[in-house]
Amino acid sequence: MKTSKPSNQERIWQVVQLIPEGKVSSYGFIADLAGLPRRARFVSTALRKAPAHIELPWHRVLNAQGEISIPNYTPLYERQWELLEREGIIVKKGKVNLALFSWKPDITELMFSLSF
DNA sequence: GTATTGACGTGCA
DNA sequence: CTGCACGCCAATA
Repeated sequence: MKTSKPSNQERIWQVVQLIPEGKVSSYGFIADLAGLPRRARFVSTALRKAPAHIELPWHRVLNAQGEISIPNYTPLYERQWELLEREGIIVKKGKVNLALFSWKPDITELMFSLSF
């Protein structure tokens, strides 16, 4: 089994991988779950730096207002929009209704899924 | 070594 | 609603 302790960004990747299809979360919430309170910015950095070979539903991470946080009029912005709608998440003006689509994980189940 | 950047969040005017 | 300041801090210049 894996013994080395995950780096901060590896923990972030782990948490993001738990967001189910059709649901979204926020940078700040992911930071909290990864044990990095008040470090929402680091979550965005970690997602940008994520290696292409790991499977990572980065598009399910939005800002606290439910908006796509990537600068508008960029290809990546359009891509995130498309990936969200492809799995049934409704995006209006770059924004998602969090009341409908936000991921509310069971904390106890998370303990079994995370290696830290 | 210092300075700036950034896919953020919160509070406040 | 829109800005703006500040906290945050690894990565980058």
